[in-house]
Amino acid sequence: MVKFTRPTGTQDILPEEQPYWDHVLACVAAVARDYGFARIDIPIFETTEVFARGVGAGTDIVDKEMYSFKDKGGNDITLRPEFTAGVMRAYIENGMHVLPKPIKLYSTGPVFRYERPQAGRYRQLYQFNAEIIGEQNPLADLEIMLIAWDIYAKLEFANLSFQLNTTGCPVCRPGYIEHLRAHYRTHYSQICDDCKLRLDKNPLRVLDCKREQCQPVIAAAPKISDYVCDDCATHFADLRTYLDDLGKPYTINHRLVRGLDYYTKTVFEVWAEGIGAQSAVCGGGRYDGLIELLGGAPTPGVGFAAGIERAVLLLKAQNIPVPLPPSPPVFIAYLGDAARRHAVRLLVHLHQAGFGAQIAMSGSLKSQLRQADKRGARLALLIGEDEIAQGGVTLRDMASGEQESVPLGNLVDAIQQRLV
RNA sequence: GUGGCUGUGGCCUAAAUGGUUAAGGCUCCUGACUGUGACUCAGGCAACUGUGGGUUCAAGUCCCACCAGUCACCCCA
Repeated sequence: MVKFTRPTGTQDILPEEQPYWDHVLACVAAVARDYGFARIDIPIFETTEVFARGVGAGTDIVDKEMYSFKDKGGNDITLRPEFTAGVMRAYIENGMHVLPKPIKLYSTGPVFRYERPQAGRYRQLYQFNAEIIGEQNPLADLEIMLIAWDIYAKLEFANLSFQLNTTGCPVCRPGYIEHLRAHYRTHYSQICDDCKLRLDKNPLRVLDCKREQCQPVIAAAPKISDYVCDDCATHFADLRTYLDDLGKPYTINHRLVRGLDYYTKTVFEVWAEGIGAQSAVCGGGRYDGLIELLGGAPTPGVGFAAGIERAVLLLKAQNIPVPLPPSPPVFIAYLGDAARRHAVRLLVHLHQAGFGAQIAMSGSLKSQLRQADKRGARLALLIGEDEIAQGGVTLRDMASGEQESVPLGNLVDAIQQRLV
């Protein structure tokens, strides 16, 4: 027999892991609700072109990390590598521009990227994502940053910090890139081979090269914030003023750039300690050109995405307790075939009365009670010949071991009392 | 895609310089005078030692390849 294994970079989220996931998703939903974000769910796959145009040809995600294929109808399909492009497609397609602006949306679910897996990084990964569409005021940037922050605060993460930068816009970015290239050309012999390629393909990325030899060149490189146009500079200044007013700590990181083409003006990350090489737990920014690029009316937008695996990893690393789901409090055990039939009727009866209840499937009374214990039942109901003859059940308190006979008519009340 | 490290039952771990039927713990199941859990005790299920080659009289132990995991790079959440 062949042994089947999960594909590389995927994971089974086992029952014992679920409380962590539930906790993260519950916090996301709660904070999103408090900020007035409505949930939107979009397909897990889209026409490839949505991502090719939206995320941008030339980005690593599009060029080498997408799960793309032709379906049986010959359509070019891609498993979503991120949320934003698909959400904007949905915004346009469903005429959501008629909704009162700004439009605030959030999503959670799996996305897919063909990468080499490592800690907190998978090929099928889960993200939560929030977007504000139709507002160019930096207040929208602020609110996106705040909702991201508050989710992690609600999760009780320690050592959080904002990293902030501006990447300019189509008006001013090309000019900056020329200055950057000019700087690098004068130091061409000092930089690594990767950066030589990046300079050509995705020049902003040279700024976050981690190689030792490139650090002096990066340190001396022109800063984009010195080259942005008045519009971008004002936007950036206003955002910083908001953050200052709130006393929110942030670090201007001139080397912070994003790997996706659609970002304009604001880019930010939330950092946290404790998950190895990936210090960023969340990243996002403004994408004022994206909706137009995808065929909609020119509309500004700003958003962020965060990996749930990393959040779960951090919950564990910081030993943060998560709520455990309660197990059904009642367990029904029985002795003999006749009693089994009574037990089944009782099970249905208790479910209808709104109690969580489980029934033994087989085994001696001894092993049935063992099951009750293992499953965390607080009360066991015992049914045998004696109970049938008396028209009742024996109710056993698992913690104290006390037992009493209860007539069927009083059972619901008796259970109710015991569970208070 | 690149490099380092690792790979023994579901989980954790043991098998001296290569040498008899791969050992123990946890979990799970069963039982301890037969209608009763948790503790204890006894027993049981379960591994062709990641896969495939090679060296050797003999390999879980050595060599090679592949696969997987992990750490870092790349990239990103």
